[in-house]
Amino acid sequence: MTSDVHASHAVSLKKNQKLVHDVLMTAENPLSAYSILDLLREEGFRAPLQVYRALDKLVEFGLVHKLESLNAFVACSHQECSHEEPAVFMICNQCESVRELGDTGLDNHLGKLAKKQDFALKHTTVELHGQCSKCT
Amino acid sequence: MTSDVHASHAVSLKKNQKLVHDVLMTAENPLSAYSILDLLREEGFRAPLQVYRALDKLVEFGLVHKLESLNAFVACSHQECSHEEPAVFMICNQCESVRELGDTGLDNHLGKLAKKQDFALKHTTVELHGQCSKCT
DNA sequence: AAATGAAATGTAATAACATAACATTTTTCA
DNA sequence: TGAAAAATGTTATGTTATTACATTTCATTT
Repeated sequence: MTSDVHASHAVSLKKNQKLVHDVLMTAENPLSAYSILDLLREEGFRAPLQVYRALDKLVEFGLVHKLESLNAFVACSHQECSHEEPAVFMICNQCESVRELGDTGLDNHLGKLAKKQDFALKHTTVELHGQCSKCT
Repeated sequence: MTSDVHASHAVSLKKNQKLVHDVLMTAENPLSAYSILDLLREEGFRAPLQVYRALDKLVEFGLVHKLESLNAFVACSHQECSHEEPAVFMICNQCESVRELGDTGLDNHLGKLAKKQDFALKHTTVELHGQCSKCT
């Protein structure tokens, strides 16, 4: 069993990772770790660590993103890609829906900004809060 | 006593707000609410709410920012300005130092992106993690 | 100055988010 | 097949944040 992380098709998930990923893929909105735990009690989950460990791996694989401003998690919406690109999240304060967008222009901009400051950029968190089109 | 919020010079802080703000102004790095609590026990602080309530106000005034990816707080580094502009935070994973930068180009970019998606943008969280110049 | 209402504060309890530590099982691969 | 690495199970604990309720401070109006 290979685990070609970041190669889209080739990540083979363990049991708990699969369960957590499935829950997030199915969910309409971001879920907290404890919500996931509750949703998976029927599947035998008993403790937060089972969720957090799976989430750690899924985030590492790029299959799940953590929304820092919500302490919640979403499945990556780029189904058939490498899950490598930084992203922007638009989070509706009203309906809690999240839209994930890639934006190479933004990535370039942030890259330049970091370079200008001699900052070795490793990870970007870009989360926009407001009201989505449906809610206005 | 006036409270011209967002008018740089004219915010007059209450006792607890002043204490919390002073601690953050003095600190080299971001502080968690509970670190602030510990630093203010000598001043009579006994409970987290005393810190969180002060922080809420200070954030509202634009004098303090919350770093969502750290669950920690920093004083706004724009001493003599309106504290209104969105900002980028560069956070060193090694020394935990934070540099706050204004970037109107970025703000424009994010504004356009939101507009394109019919998203009524209220607040932006942009936090860059990596290694600062001193640590490389 | 007394009355009023809004904002700020004090305190205890609890909720929500996350990790440490240790034992065991499963998977990988030489 | 046997050793090492990864994943899992479980308990306890650590960390971050809020609810609920009582009291005090402070600006304003009369």
